[in-house]
Amino acid sequence: MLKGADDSVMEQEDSASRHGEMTSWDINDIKLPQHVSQTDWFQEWPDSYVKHIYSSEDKNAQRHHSSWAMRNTNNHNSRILKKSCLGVVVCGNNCSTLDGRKIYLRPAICDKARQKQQRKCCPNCNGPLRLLSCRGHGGYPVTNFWRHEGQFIFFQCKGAHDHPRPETKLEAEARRSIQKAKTAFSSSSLRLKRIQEIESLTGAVPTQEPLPLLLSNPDAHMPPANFRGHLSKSSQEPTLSSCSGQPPFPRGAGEDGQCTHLSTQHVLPMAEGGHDPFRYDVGPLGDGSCGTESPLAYGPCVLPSAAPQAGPCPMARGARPQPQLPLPPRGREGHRGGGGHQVRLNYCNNDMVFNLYPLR
DNA sequence: TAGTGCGGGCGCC
DNA sequence: GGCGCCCGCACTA
Repeated sequence: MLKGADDSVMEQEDSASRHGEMTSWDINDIKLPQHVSQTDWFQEWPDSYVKHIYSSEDKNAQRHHSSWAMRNTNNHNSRILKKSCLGVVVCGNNCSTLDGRKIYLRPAICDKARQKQQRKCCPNCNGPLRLLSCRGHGGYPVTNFWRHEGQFIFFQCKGAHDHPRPETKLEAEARRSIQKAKTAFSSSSLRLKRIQEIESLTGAVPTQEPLPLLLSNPDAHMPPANFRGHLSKSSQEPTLSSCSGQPPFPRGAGEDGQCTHLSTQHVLPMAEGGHDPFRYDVGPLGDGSCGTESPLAYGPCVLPSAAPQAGPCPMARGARPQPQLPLPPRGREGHRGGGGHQVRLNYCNNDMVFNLYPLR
């Protein structure tokens, strides 16, 4: 995570003092380190009690980004921005896809949007969704702190996430876009069917209800070709699920995202039976979403294998030119990943961006 | 419509 | 006082 132009000798000489300068501070300190020889690469999935010092030029740091679903928390300190983790949205049926992947959706940050989200159904089995609250900080959500000081942005994480990683923001946006497109397609199909029925009964074509443009432009309601090309399964059909104790629902009834399961509940992660909250390697979204499933249910990144650290990180782009191959070890804390993972992350990033930008 | 940041206010310890 | 949390508001994309 460290970056800089220091040579190895300098690094050895400075390592002790640098370690001190990088870790001996607390976000609440009156005075933070003024002389930072090296800043950190932006960390997409900060976890545990880590600290980072980013450059004030880092766009991701400027925006206080995180792939965890973090909401703003008022700490009554305008100098320190505090955010708390919202956890992850899981399927109430604890459903799995055919290849054993779990549903880990990204909680909406906005309260109203989150309430609305919880009334919706599992994109995989149409079952109810449950918000798995984060309790990784003494029973409270993990908190992230951001503080801008001069040319540096100090970041501190307090608590270790005790739940799977949700899909990234970009993945969530992509999934919503595709869901929206699919809904539009379905409604258009219903309208066309109605029109055809009326026509067959009356012999007349209703003029008050013109055919939507979507019908004349098949691509308008379909994901971009390159998007589809990266998905092994059709985006027009839901992925077969293997819900525990409940067969997969047909998607027709819940097409608009609403379902009959309104009793969305908060559950403690450790009380969640049936799946390991730390199964990052199997989570369709928490694992970096490098699956091959329907984009309705999962993120669009399709790398065959993703390390836990390797979530699609659009944020990592743009902040500064990033080395591709090989990537030097960046992790001072060394949490969950190293350079190799970062390499795949970058490939994933590129893939994500190429796949997702056409949606916008 | 949703994400983000800010700030008031409340309750708990 | 510190902390967590809720709420509303404004701004932005």
